[in-house]
Amino acid sequence: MRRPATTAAARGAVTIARVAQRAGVSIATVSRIVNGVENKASAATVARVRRAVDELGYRPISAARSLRENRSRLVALLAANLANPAMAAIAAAAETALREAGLTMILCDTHDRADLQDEYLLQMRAQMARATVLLGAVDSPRLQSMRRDAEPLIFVNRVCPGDTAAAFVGIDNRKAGAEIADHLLDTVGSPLAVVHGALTSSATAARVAGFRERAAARGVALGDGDVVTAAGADHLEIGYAAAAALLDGTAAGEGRPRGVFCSSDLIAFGVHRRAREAGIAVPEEVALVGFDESPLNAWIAPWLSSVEVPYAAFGTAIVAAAHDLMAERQPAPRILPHRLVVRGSTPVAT
Amino acid sequence: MRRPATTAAARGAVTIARVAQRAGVSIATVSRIVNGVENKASAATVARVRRAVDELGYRPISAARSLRENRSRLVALLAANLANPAMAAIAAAAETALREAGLTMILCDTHDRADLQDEYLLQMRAQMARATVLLGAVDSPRLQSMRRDAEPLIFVNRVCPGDTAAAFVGIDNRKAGAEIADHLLDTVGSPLAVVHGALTSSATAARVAGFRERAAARGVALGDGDVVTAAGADHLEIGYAAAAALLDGTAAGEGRPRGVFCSSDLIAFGVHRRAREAGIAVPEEVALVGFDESPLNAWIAPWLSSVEVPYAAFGTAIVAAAHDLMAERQPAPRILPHRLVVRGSTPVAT
DNA sequence: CGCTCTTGGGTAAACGTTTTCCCAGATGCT
DNA sequence: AGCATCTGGGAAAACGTTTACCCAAGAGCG
Repeated sequence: MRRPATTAAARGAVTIARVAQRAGVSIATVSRIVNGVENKASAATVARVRRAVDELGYRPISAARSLRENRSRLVALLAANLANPAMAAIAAAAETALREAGLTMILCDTHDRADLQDEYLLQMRAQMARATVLLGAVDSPRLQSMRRDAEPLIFVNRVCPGDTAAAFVGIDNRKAGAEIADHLLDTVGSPLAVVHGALTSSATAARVAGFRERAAARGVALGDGDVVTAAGADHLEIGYAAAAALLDGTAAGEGRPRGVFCSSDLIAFGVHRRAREAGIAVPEEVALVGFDESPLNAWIAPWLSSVEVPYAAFGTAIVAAAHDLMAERQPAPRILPHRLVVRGSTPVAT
Repeated sequence: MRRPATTAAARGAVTIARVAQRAGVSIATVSRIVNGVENKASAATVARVRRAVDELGYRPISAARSLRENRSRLVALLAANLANPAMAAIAAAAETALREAGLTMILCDTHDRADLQDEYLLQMRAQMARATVLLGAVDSPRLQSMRRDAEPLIFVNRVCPGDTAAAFVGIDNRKAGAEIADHLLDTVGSPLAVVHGALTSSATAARVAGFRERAAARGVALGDGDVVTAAGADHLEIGYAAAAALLDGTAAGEGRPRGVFCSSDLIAFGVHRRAREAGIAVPEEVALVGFDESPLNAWIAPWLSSVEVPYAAFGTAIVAAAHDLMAERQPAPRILPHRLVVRGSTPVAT
């Protein structure tokens, strides 16, 4: 074959050759000007070429560019679960920041599955992605092999399994957990309990660990029966199911927790429903603290305290990490500030 | 220059040439086998090549492929507002369905701005995207020009401004509005009111129109004071602000609506907060109906009825529409079924 | 005036595919 | 046996860029 069924020029697409012809220069000159190479063209030529570019509406075909440069301007975002509003918020922030940096985002949902994550990682290599952002990474064979090959990977929220030197963007989850323990002990006292999601997430594990450590340090040790979870991927369901062990058939004063730390707002919503159905008043009888500070909380969950994570700032942090990686710099971990938002608190119980 | 600073082969990337060499055939044969061309290779050759592909972990570089074929396997999703959970849900569903069809999704947030949408449309042409999905399109110059050029565009939720022949995926919003009117009239009676978002969204406009038409047909005409909105992009704020005109300083029986249709769940959340602050019981004194049936409703908004939209089904519908377009078939509008989810309803007021 | 630098810009190779020809050998038919 | 047809597979062009070279003309300098 000499040419594809329908060539770009035939389809009306503008190529660099057309621009060069119209401006009366070679394609090399057009390319240099479009890419901002200095000192290779007179002011007059630059003006002429720019005019031709504008008139024709020329944009370099990215496939050709990628092929030549051996890397694309694509950045992949592999999210563990897009149904989670917090992840969606990070994805949105990342998209905006990447766009401003001249990069384009590919979005994938790994559903927290190792096989899907590997499939995506493979595909991103074929896309010659500049960097791959793992928003909630799960351990997988290819992940490890890509780390060994020093491929540009950025870990968000969860650290890289078994490799703390990898680029990371997130918050200090352990510290946040400790602060929640302090808050609950200062306001409602003990006993305390925890409802959490899968501990394969390093973020969740660190939150829970920080909480337990601080509580223990203040004399409130949490037994295994006080730290509960449930199977499943849906945090709402997990909260609802796991809360049964904590709330059902208990009465105030005899074992029922005064404060419950939920490792996400969605889990807190599930716990809340269980409490409502059991006739337990929130926050009067049981105080709840969530995580992520969903924008909805102020509107429909005035009983829920939560840790605000600066998701909007994740976008720029991710881009900064990507730049580190692209410049072969050792990327510093980027720990962003969080803040406990207290809502519907009741007087201190002494 | 003879070659880029770092070539793919040098970087360890596997090219078709390496596979061909290992299998002892030409690159043409490898290409044909990888692409499933029949009757051009003996069974033995096919097996040998497949083995080489597996051993080397070969994946065709998509940039090279796109360049040659003059179109990429990328599909762009231009969402009006990713902060909206409903849009995020559609994006997630689209990603899954596209992936299964061998396509990769680029996600962009237009923030409902015409200039950003145009910028993205331009960029997608440079990406040689197979199709561009507009999830909440806004009118813009380039959108019109691309429609004229018969570029593959798919409109989701909102129809194409000024062009009903364009490919569409969504629900029958007018009918849904009518059904909501029926439901409210059947359960709580009149007076009724509406709180809605920007009417530039054809979906919102159709919902409101359907509601008013049906209400009027049943003898309950809504005046302009009964159909309110507020400025801003955040539906929560809109609901809260607009509800003031409806609820503040009114008493039951004298003008205060018995039922309010909110054009989205988020708006309903805002209205609910206003009602709570005004000491009005929901749903006892005022019944609320939202739209989108957020998964959270069952958990934290047991007072809210809502229209369930089959977002998960949007993914496959979008892919089907894309196939129509790619085959140059006239795409049929794909109207998906919706369902009113009734929650916390009170006895009929006669 | 002869020499070296700079400035401005053109030529052409290479990136990794896909696919059109082209061709050698085997097979089928008269 | 002679011819046409089929089968399996290779050579090479083309997709649209970027950029290493090359080169001509002027500038600066002794």
